[in-house]
Amino acid sequence: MKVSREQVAENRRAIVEAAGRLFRQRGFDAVTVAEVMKAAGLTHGAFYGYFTSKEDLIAEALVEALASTAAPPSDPAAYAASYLSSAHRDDRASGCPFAALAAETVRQPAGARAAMTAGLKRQIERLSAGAPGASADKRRAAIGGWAAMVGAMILARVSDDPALSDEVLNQTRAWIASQGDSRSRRKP
Amino acid sequence: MKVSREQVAENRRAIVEAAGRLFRQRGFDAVTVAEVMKAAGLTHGAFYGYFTSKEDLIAEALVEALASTAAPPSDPAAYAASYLSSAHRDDRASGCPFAALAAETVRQPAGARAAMTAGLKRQIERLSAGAPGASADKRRAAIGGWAAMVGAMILARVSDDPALSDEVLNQTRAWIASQGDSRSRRKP
DNA sequence: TGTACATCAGTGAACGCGCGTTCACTGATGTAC
DNA sequence: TGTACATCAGTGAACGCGCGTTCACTGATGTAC
Repeated sequence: MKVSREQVAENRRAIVEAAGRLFRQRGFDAVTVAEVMKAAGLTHGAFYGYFTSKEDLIAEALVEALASTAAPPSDPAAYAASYLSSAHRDDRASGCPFAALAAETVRQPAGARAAMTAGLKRQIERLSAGAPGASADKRRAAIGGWAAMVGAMILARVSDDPALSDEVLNQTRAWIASQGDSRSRRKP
Repeated sequence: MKVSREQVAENRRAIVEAAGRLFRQRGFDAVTVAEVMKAAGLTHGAFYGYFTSKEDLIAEALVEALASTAAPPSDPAAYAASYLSSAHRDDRASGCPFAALAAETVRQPAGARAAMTAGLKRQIERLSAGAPGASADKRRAAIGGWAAMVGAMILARVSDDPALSDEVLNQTRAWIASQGDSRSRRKP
């Protein structure tokens, strides 16, 4: 049954969005094409009218997920606090694509890695803009702070001990904040 | 063909070791039982004489990989420098199990997550022992620094831009070192 | 120490299942007049 | 504006493949005497 042009556009959007959520939740391999299509309200046969392969969908879903992830606000401390929250830890599906998928994307084809790399550059630039200090200090704080946030989220999620998981988030938040202190204290 | 008891022990060791390397290199899903057995010098049929399932092997390989990973030396700066090296980035197979596998282990059965959690606790305690400052400062520096190292390694590996990849490692190393500075400078 | 045989680790063919992908068919869309 | 028909998005059965797992068989080990 043919479908209107607007419906086609909406279906494509729904497929990419469902894929982005499912991949973040369960990883690229564990999510099937049929599952993604079902979540988008279609059957699996229609998939190849939209994408040439699952690999193609992975790359596109990553681009979309990275683009729609909330941009860091101008206040770095507030960003770290919301990033390193238990709510974010417990919501992989709509959370940070780096924490959920960067480690698996290493072994994905070029398109997916390129999307991650572009997203990483953009994130570092955004964080640099909000960081205190001289230009070189800004970039170092952006990269170091971002690495700590992504690493802490991954470690907090893998821990099956809730107290340790919370501690990883809280201590990393405090550590990043104290780093900000040392930077501003260095200048006067 | 039956085999001597020493050979059985050696075979088991070889299977677990090969699994640890292959899983770190390519992830749990992409490595097949037959591949692991071949790397250990056996055929796939013998596998179920040693383990009850692939899931069982995953848990055991993680325990072994985490135990045999080099303990952090007493000098935290030297440890960060060797951890955040391009040699480590380019050698996933014998590198840090957290950077290679923590993100996927979230979705593995209880045994694998328990192994990761125990390894994480041990690593934090080791790093705390070498960190400067008062007791609470030590633990914060251990957790924050470790999160930054693991996150930086994952981000450096996913980047397909070599310059960005190097920069992530180098800037994170500098950032962790400057954190150490601020701690010791706070005391006098 | 030497021999006979029960044990059991290893082999490789086979099974069952689930996945990515293909395809013949259906019927709503949207264009030509 | 209304009608006829070509287009093409969606359906669901089917295919091929690779994986985890099982199993009947083999032959070296190691124990009992």
